[in-house]
Amino acid sequence: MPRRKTDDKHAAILRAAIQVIAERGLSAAPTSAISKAAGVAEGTLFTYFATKQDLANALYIDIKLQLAEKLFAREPDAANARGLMQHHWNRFVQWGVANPSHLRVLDQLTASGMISPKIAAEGSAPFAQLEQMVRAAIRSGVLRKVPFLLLTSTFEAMAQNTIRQINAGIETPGKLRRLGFEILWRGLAVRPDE
Amino acid sequence: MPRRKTDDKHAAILRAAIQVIAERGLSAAPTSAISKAAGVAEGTLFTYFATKQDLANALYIDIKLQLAEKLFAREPDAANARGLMQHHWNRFVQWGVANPSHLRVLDQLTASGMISPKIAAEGSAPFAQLEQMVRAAIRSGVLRKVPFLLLTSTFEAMAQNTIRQINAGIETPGKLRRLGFEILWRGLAVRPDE
Amino acid sequence: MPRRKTDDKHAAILRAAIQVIAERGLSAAPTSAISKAAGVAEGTLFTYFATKQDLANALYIDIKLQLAEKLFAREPDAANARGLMQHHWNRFVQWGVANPSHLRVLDQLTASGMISPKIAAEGSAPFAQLEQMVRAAIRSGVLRKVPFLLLTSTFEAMAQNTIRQINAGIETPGKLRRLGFEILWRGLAVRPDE
Amino acid sequence: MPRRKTDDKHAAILRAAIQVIAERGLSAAPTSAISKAAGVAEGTLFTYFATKQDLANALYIDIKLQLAEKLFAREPDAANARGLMQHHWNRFVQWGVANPSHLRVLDQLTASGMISPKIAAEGSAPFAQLEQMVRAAIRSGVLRKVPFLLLTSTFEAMAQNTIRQINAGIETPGKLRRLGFEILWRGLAVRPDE
DNA sequence: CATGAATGAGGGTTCATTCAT
DNA sequence: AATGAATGAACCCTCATTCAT
Repeated sequence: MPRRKTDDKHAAILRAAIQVIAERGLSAAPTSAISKAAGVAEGTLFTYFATKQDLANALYIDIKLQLAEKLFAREPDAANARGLMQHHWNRFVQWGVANPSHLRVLDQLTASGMISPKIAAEGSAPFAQLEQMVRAAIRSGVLRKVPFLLLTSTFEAMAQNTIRQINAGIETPGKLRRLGFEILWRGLAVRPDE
Repeated sequence: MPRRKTDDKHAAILRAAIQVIAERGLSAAPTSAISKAAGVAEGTLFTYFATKQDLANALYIDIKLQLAEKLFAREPDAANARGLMQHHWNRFVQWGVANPSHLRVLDQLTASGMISPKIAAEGSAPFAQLEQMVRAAIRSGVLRKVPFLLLTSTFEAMAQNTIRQINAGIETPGKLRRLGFEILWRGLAVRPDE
Repeated sequence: MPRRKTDDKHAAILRAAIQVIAERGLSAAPTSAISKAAGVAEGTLFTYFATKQDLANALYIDIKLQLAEKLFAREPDAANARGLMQHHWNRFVQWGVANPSHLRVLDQLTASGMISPKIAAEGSAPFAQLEQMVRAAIRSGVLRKVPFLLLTSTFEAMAQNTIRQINAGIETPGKLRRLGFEILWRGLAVRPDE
Repeated sequence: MPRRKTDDKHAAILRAAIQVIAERGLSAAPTSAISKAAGVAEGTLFTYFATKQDLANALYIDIKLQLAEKLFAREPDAANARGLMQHHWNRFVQWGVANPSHLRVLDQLTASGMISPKIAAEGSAPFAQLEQMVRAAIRSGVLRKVPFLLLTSTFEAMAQNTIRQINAGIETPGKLRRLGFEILWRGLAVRPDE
């Protein structure tokens, strides 16, 4: 599908939405403010997103995609499970620290109840390869036999928490990132010390 | 002597607020709906809470207090650190599972940006004794030497995640609760297996 | 009619009303603010004045009465018409300058449309002796033969304007008061220079 | 090209505001009633006037401008100071009698305290040429040497009073208009009879 | 398609008045 | 009589959405 010239506006609106929502909160982010920040007329927003809901959903997917892109941008050096996991952990945390707005908006959207389960599932799709990796690690006995969803959600919850602590500035980013992963790995690996 | 302000109505409004906000989301929860659910006139809400913000803040404190009460209701049997921590972990998770609305509202409030740091701090106060316990465990070498705030926030993040997974119904509540704690403890304890 | 103890509150409310209305404007002066300023409970106000309207009317009458009292407090020295008129002019202007709140409230009440013609008439009653004086002066050929109401309203309009100019501080109070009267007298007297 | 803001609607809202405020009083004139009277949706009023205050200010300026227009519409026949002054007096009074609503609204606005000094000054600007005329007459010795502001405010106060008396119907409009001016001229002129 | 004025339902809050105590 | 909590109608203003240009 070829990109049209107007995809510029589509993207501009999404970008503006992130900025405005991060600054003011989802419910205090009128579509008028978003369109203005995007350099677009108020009505134009609605030719790209029929509804504020639709915009919210698109934004959710968009941010998740951006995260996935960063996560899988480079091939990891390491071949063993721990190295792989740490690689993605680092990417995740680095992305979150570099894009606090995105994470904040993701929080807002998740908490808002505007994101339907269907959209939420769609947002998880790009992480399929990460899931494969985890499943393989469980099968091969490197990770503990824990319900799959508990495991992945723990990864995400701890990564997000680590990012929050880094942004709160309680310690060096690098140290927190390393410590966070250590906690996670010790919690999940069968033989953490190997 | 006039009609006196009753704890009755104060509590009824808070209860109604939790219900309505949990159902519809904070920003989609008009004060009119809250007062109606509380069985109170629209204006009455504002004799108890001058502002929707004030209501939000009060709600935040209230829920935190309820949680703290459950957490510290009974003296834990165990004397060792692991037992103590598990005791409180269990209480936390049980409370979250029993009161999904409360947790959802807490999320909403936290994400909304309506909660000032001052109120947030006030909401943490009742957990002081938990903090003491954690600090002692670190000092005595039972828990790993990890920045205090990273540790406590990890506890909270993992507990909340565990509650979410239980509510999603992916596994038996008891099993998830036990597994969740195991992951946490392995991650944080110096010698997890003892 | 003997004054009751409760007349204290009646008067306190009127006094408070003047203060609050002068400060904030009639429509921005809630009865709650007035009762508070009067040191009285909100409901109490309504045992003395059944309605905000009633309070407004009572206030109108009250201020007019206060003005009349000042106007006729002392017997004028002068015996001729000019001296008499000037005496009352001076009293009027001095009262207005000393009580800017009262005049401002009178303006507000008059402009508000809350004052019925009946009440307005009642407010004019205390000035009957002034009217007699004016009628006599017309009959005796000292004042020009001008419709009575035009004459008295001119007196009032010019006095109020003079007060306003004094309060605006464009010139010495004494000078403005004298000049104002001179303009009035020259305008109304048959032989101004005698 | 979108719908453009029309002078049409702008004017319609101002006209409606005058009508509604004159009838019910400023504070009892809801914006909803004004927009309805203007044949416009409630929200539309706020695309033309961001605030009720702004509407009030605009209304003040608008009425003052209308008055100024009438005042200076035709060149006066007379060349001498008295003729000039009488010409403008007549115009003022005629306008006031023909537009009782406008005057009433002006009163309301002035008394309301919503009109900032800045706006008040702006409303006086169109009368600059009248001021020039008065200053010239003072310099040339036709009008008495009286503080300028006292003089102009007296003109206005007496004109408004005359209008009120005419509207009260105590005498023929023409007669009151002539008498009013006579009183004013005698009061202000150095040699009234020439 | 793009624009931004127009729309009107809805929201938080105020306030005169009532009424239980 | 005094109190002040309770009431609910109104009010000003916002904002997602529509539509004429």
